Amino acid sequence: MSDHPPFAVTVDLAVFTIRDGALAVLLVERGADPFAGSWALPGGFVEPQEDAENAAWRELLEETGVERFDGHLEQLRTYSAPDRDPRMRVVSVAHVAFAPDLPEPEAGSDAAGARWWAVDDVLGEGPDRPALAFDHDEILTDARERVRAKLEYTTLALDFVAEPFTLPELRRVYAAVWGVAPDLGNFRRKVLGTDGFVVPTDGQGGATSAGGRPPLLYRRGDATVIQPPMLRTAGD
Amino acid sequence: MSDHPPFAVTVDLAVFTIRDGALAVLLVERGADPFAGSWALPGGFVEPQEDAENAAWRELLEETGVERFDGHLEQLRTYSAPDRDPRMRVVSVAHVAFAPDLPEPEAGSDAAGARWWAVDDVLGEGPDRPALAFDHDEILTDARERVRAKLEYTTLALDFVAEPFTLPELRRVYAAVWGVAPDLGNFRRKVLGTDGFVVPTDGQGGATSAGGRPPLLYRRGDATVIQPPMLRTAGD
DNA sequence: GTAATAGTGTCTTTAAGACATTATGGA
DNA sequence: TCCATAATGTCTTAAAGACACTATTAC
Repeated sequence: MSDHPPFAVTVDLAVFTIRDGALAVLLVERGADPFAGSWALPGGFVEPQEDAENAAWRELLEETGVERFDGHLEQLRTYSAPDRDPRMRVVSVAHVAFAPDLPEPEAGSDAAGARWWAVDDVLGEGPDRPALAFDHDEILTDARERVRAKLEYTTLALDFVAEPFTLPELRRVYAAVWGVAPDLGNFRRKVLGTDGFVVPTDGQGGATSAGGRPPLLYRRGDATVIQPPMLRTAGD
Repeated sequence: MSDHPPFAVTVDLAVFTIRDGALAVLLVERGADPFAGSWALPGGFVEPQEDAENAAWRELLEETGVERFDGHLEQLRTYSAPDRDPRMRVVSVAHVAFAPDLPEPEAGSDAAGARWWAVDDVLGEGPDRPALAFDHDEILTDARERVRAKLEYTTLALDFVAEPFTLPELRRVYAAVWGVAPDLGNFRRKVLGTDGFVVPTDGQGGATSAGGRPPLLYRRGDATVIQPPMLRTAGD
């Protein structure tokens, strides 16, 4: 067996939620070089006795104060370009996480700041677009595509809403992630017709604050996949 | 920023092809400890100046004599359990590759042997089942699921056949990977009806060696995705 | 009442499932 | 001729697309 050059191994996280009707991602402002002052995905070095997923949960807490939450965290992919970190050879195992309405983050030890950004503002062409550190632009692009795709064939949208929730709320998750709302009637038919997607509760939803019929409340069902998938086509 | 404990980073490969009508994977027999004598996925350490994908291609050549081929290679996921290698802390970036009818492999420097195995014999419960080294059982299970899933919504099956090919050949790819052949008529309707999946050629196919109408020949089209997907349901 | 939002119903179109039937070769 | 395999056609059913319509609240 050949020799084995030493690497540093890190995790990076794209943590998503829905804020103001748009898909939002948690970014930290780097306090130290390289890329001091730039915004970056939260992350850090994997410790000797933990695997990548546990490192991701730990770094999320340390860097942003976000506790382990109800939502879902999964591995995205690993980024290993030799020059992706100017200091040394670093391989990063990127993760994605999804959660409803997390508390405002607080900057951790290594970060000058931490806050939610609308993903379209980060990846778009606007003047406020922050320059992301390292290859985090690529990671975030891949992460967004993962979320968009998984809404189609899994019940992942449930991880973006707090229980109990209404179907209009759930539909707004799809609208935010896909950029277009699925047709109202077809959406309801699909969600209610997919066994185990949602289960009805007795109560009626909170006032809509703008008039209109109050929506019914639901909780998540056991299903994790949607078969056949809900396709990303269009609506209103 | 905290300190950064040193890791070794490796790649492992699940290289698939179709042999004798079954999905087959390339394994090497380990010549050195740990797990000397066990079978394992080919792989090895990533070098300082290469990324994981290039390391995968290089290790494939070094360990099995398989040259860079026409097929497709992509990252699967990263395995990082702290105790997955008894020698030291090793993080492995696993990959999957697909190819038509590769030459018989030859053992490389670190391997006592290399050959194709039917995946069902490796992951099944038979008496000839080899004990795989490290966590390669888990990796191979994940890799097989990736292949099965990607046949549904991509034109990946094309990477398992050499051009020109016949539709019965292509159908046998699905049969081998899924364990059940899709219905003949419906399969043809789907393949020929999906724009850019295959393009007809003028010629007729090689003799089937058992009598019967000779099949027509096709080449791959430009399409990479199948929309809507071809579902894994059943046939004969 | 009107505006706003939630919920239901229905017609059309697409595409898959499940076959039956025809075509073309070899022994 | 018969057998084997390839290719095509047809009927039924599932499910999505595109709407129109009704229900319930605030004002």
